[in-house]
Amino acid sequence: MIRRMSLRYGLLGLLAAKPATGYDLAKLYDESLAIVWKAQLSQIYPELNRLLEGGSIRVADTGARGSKTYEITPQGLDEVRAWLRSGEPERASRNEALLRTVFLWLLEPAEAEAYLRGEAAFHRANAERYEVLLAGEPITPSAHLPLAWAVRYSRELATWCDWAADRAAEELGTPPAPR
Amino acid sequence: MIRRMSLRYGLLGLLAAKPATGYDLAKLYDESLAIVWKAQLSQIYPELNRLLEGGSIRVADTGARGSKTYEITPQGLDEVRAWLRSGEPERASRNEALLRTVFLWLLEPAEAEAYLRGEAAFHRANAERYEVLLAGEPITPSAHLPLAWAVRYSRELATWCDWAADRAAEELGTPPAPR
DNA sequence: TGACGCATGTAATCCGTTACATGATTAT
DNA sequence: ATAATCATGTAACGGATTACATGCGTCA
Repeated sequence: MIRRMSLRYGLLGLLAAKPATGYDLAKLYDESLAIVWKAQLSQIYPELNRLLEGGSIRVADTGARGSKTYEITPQGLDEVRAWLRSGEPERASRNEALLRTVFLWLLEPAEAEAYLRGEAAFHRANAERYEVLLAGEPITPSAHLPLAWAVRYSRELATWCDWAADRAAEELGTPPAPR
Repeated sequence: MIRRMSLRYGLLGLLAAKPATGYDLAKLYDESLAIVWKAQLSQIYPELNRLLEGGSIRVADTGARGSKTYEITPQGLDEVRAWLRSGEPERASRNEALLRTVFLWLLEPAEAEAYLRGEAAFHRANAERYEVLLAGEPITPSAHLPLAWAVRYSRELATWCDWAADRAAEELGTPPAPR
């Protein structure tokens, strides 16, 4: 029964493309997968051990500094595929930065505007980062798809932030103090 | 010290605009806030009780069926503002549906395409839903900002899904079976 | 009178984050 | 030498989901 466990299937999916160590996987998550999912090393290691115990992955090689290179097993591959085919995915994206914008009317207009300009700058920088990744080697044969989205998303979001910043400066009055 | 607790501040922020019951707040989350954050009733009720004990909100009114209408206190208002001003927000958005696209090469091209067409349809329907909300009463004076984003985001995402579906049908070959 | 929507909660579990803890190898 | 990077983990906690549990009010 597939619950959620996107980390589990993400790791398995990455290993389906190429054997890697836990540390490698963490870098992949941090660099290329951050737009869609993020993961800490401290979450990755225990999960890899669980996958190992369950027979979804195996140790392909051991190297310096006690490193272990994992590879996916046929069973593990079946599991990722089952996950990919398992009905409706969760589409909801939690985003604290955007949640804050719902309540920006509680700040001074200048503050609200500054917040949104900051967000615009962040996403513009992000767009460039993703463009570089898109130009490089994809981490899986289909990884360019979400990366293309990431570029588009970041650019659009930056544009929207600037638009919202303009609105914030104009529309939002000084917040009323209830009571 | 503000940790994360976006639910807490989200509830507080909503109450800053208008008194509401837990049930009302859940509906607001479900209808208008779902793009940026989602919350279950079972999470909302305990949180409201914690806010009440801490003096961030108070019971303004009690009604039929044991309903309690909460309103924000001056202290609670200070707390939302402090949250809004508290440094860098978390921008990472976890999205299982997009995560899956990284691994779509593991499916048959036709399956991958079908998945992406389904996502396109979902987001197109969502865009329309958000347009309706945008045309109606905003739940806070700045709630139209993220709603405008939601419309834009959903449309863009739907377009990207169709683009990706075209690519999936063309580019992705039959997946190799490792081992 | 029965279905639906309003209304509130608890318990168990799962998933993810933060802090802690350790040590080897490589580049400067 | 020493800093950065590679490399692996554990423990405690916090936040979110799912399942469970209950009951009133209103409308057809």
